[in-house]
Amino acid sequence: MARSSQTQMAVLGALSIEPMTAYALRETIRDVLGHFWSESFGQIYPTLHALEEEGHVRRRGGARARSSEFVITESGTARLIELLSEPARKVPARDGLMLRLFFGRTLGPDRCRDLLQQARAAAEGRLTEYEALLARLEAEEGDTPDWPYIRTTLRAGIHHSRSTIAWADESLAALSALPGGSPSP
Amino acid sequence: MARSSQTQMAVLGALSIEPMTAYALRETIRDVLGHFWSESFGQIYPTLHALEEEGHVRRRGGARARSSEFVITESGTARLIELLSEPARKVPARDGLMLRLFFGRTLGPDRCRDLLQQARAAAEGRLTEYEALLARLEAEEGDTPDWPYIRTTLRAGIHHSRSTIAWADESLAALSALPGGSPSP
DNA sequence: CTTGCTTGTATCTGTTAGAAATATCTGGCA
DNA sequence: TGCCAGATATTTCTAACAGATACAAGCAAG
Repeated sequence: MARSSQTQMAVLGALSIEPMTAYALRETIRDVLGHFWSESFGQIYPTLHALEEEGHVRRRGGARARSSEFVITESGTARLIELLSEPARKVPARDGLMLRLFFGRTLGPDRCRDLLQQARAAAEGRLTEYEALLARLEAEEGDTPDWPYIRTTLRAGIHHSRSTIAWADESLAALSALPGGSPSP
Repeated sequence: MARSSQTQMAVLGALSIEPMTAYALRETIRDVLGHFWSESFGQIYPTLHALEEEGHVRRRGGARARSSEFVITESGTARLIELLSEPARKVPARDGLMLRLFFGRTLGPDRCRDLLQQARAAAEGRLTEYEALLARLEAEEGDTPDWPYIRTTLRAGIHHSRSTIAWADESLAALSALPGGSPSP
């Protein structure tokens, strides 16, 4: 049982915030959880149907025709807690940047420096984004019971971005000692 | 074309270090690239056959019966450079820890603190491992042309572990203010 | 000589990402 | 009114993938 329990967890979690349509679900997951979670949207509808059959969500006519909102049921909440309680399944690591750097001699120092620059810029972008979001949400939601937890996930993003920037700077400095040029034979 | 180019990249990369059997390939990928890359081993044989057909690797009789070593060819090296040069395909984020913390109110403060403790311990473990590895390899390979690049990937692991530890400590402190107990209704 | 471990090769099953295909709805405007 | 653009909503498909497993030697130790 518990087919694609990962998707179920995200779907039930999102519905625990508020009832919504499948479409809104997909937007919410992308926009709200997007920094640390991605969902295969092609799985959302099947998962929703499965959850409905198991009685974990209830469908109710939505505002518009052909749209139905999904509401989490009591058993759905129980299921969510159950899912959240099981140990996090570790996602297989596949860091393309690290792989490229590892074979950096083949790729050449110049390209490696480019990659590091890009990674640094991306981390910088994320950092300002997280900091802005943190400030905005602190003001808007600072006194809701969810806030301390949401804040924790944002702080993780901030810490990681900063460490990526520091690492990129350090590595750029280290690699600047190397002669530039094309891949060595 | 370019079926399973991610796997091809890792396979060709490993073979660029030295020729080896499919079995050794699988061990090497797990042991050497394991910190930032994982390969679906069921893909290695098909990928190897595809690469052989395309002329990117050459098979030659290995040390023992029923074993064949694979050697990367010139076109294989070119293909590797081509693959390394294309932009890193980003792996979909699926951080189970963050998802659980985000819905921390549902899970309850106690469990969240547990999760943070576990994450901290895991990061601590990785940190000492990386530091030991760095010291060992620095001594063994410190003067090979690959070392600066390999070192860079190890330093990334060290930076990230440290930032995870700092974040966990900060978050633990922040959540300690919250009342313990079971999930709120 | 047999038991169990390592090396080595190969395949199978179910899951998933990501995109594309397909409707349907809403409001604006001619 | 009829038509269009763009947002909303639902479904389906395919290649890639993870992870397990099956199988066959060889090899070491008891």
